[in-house]
Amino acid sequence: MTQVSLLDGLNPAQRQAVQHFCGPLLVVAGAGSGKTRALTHRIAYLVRQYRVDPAEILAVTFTNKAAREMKERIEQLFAEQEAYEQFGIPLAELESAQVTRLKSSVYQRITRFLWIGTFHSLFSRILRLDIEKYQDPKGRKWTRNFSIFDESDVQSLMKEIVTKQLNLDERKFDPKSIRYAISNAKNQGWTPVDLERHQPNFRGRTIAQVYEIYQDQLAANNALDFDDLIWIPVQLFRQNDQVLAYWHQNFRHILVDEYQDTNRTQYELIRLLTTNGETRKSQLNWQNRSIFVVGDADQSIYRFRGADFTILMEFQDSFGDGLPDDDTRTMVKLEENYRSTATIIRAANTLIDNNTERIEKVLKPTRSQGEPIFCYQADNEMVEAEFVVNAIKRLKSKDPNVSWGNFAILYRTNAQSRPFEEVLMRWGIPYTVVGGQRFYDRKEIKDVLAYLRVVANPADSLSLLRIINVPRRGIGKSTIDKLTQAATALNVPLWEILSDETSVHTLAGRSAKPVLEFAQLLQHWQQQLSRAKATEILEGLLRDSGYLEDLKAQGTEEAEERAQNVMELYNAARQFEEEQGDPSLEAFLSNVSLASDLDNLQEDSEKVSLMTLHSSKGLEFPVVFLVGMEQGLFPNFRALEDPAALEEERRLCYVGITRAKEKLFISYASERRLYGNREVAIPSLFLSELPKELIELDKPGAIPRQLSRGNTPPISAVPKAQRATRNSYLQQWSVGDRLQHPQFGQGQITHVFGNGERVTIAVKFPSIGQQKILDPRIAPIQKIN
DNA sequence: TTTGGTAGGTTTTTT
DNA sequence: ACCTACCAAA
Repeated sequence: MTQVSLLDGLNPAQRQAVQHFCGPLLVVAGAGSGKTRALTHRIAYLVRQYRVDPAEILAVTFTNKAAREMKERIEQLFAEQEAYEQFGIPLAELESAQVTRLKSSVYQRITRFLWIGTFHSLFSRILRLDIEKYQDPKGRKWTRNFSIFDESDVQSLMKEIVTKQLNLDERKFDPKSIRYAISNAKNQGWTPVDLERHQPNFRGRTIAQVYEIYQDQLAANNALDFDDLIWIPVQLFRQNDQVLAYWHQNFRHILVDEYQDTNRTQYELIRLLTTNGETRKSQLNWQNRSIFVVGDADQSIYRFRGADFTILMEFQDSFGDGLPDDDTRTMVKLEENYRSTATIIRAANTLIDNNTERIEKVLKPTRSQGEPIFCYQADNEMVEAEFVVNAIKRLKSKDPNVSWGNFAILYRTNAQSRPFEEVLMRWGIPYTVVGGQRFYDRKEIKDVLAYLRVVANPADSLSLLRIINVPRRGIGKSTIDKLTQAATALNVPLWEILSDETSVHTLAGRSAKPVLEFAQLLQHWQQQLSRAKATEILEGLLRDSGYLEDLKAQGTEEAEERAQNVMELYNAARQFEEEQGDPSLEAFLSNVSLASDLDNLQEDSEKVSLMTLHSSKGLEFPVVFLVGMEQGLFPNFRALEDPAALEEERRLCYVGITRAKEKLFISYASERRLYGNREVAIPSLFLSELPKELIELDKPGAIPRQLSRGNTPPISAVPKAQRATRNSYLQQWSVGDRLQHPQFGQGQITHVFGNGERVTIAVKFPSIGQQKILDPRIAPIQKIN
């Protein structure tokens, strides 16, 4: 009987990637070029052909959803192979009971052991095993039942530190921007000391100080933030050779998807694991070991959270042979696109060609021409929404095979979803909005999770304070204050005070009774922790705390909805228990903290999908509507005078276009509501960068040749003759020059990129404590002598 | 303690 | 236009 090969149906480049065994390999994979196929087939190939132990494979994906899909596809591949081996027929011809049995056997023997997940989920798993071996430079320690603080937890902690503890001026030291600076530091791999060194001024010192106190608070709560899940493993690996050596030995084959969106800290983590900390390239031993990364610099869209696609461009230097493209054996390019029509690919290629910082790569269409791209100019955002929904209805009624799930509406900002939702709702069309307010951000869900977190991690005082009087049990502010003050004075977690009967009696007086009852409730379930399943604990807490009862007693429609959400959380816990082997509360809590809205999206569902361009990465839809294509909205106004940011917006547009398989619609409004006022909108620069002959306009002249004046047009839209008169364009700029900017104040040039016409400069502005990349041709800057 | 009102911020994107 | 957080009044 013939055997299907894991290489069947792959093109030569894909085969090269799949057959790669040891050593480094960079796979430059354009949109829709079958990179997920390359990844999954390679993992299967490693196990089947090269006899690699599945437990020695670490594969990092960008979302939990991608991880889940990858696991499913690998399971499918193994099942297909084994169907031939065992029964001599294709998997599809087996009875469904046999298929189920085969797949579960594959799971038990193979896929169960693969380490596949996001950076955050994989390394939180590793921290649950090893964090007690870690101590930070200031002697802070955590235990394995640590909490993971979400963005709002962190935000309130930050505000507390800035306003209450340090008494800083909130206007000068906005907690949000400080939070951002600290997150950025962790993404760069900076300790507070490093941060101060990079920003040696008052602001830098202050932020470093907040950073230290913030870490104190996290440690006091036995909690970590998102960034710590990556940053702490790096520090642990650096300080403890044995721990590093253990994991280095364990993970002999490392694969990273979406490598263009890794940040410095993530890179360092991968580097440490791959090399065991060896920095001399000549000393690296690649025997039975590989690093395999897949990415596309043109789809790098997460710069704002520290992603740095130069890491991908430097892969050849970091791990590879560094030879030119034609000679290199450590790089392979997947350039054939199997997803979209030739028209869509040509549009995407033309657009992205306007970027300067790229790896040379052209998407080659394999499909036929297809239909032209349709561009619609609407009077305002409501008309735009009506156009989109009409088009969806028309296409659906024309072809009975088309389902609602074939359509996606993609926009730049979450706030843009509303008009589309209104119109879809009016017509009774089923839809899902991805992102926006997360399920787990709802108040009632956070309350219930706080109960669970305190049970798992009594030191989590933030969660404890959240629920101490929810539902109302007569523990007032003054009582809480007294208890907290005692805890602070003794430098112990609030729980230590609460769980000590004598202390409570002394401090709380008349309120002692409800406090003690509350403490007993938690204590009871803490004792069950190791024995009981997450669902049992959840059920018990909901009952004993009276939370659900209280909600139901309110009798309002809103409370009813909240109660339903709580039940939905319970269902999520049950589902988790069934799907994962681990029914423990800690496992469920980790999963919840790292879950995202996207993870629940069903691509084959009968619903129109609405989401941001960022969320759409990695997905594909037969019909895509790219809406709100207006200057200032997309590209976003914050990117208009920063060339590097503008290029990122263009990559985002490229991502959007390449989501479409069959048909692409683009639309914009000539007037749009913004913060409640009507504003006149100008068509996006990106519209003028698309090839005219591929676009069908709903009315002539819908795309103006030149953007109107008033708004600073990006440089490529400015006719050459005009450019010289604009600004200090002819001026020479060099490192060290000082300059003045109306918004950012005085600054000093730290880098000059490019030469001739295409020069950009990096300027450090001490007064805002940030570095900006500017285009001297358009930025309103003045040289200071 | 709870309610209600209003001022102020918000819209870039997210694991 | 909408939401949140904070403050004043009961």
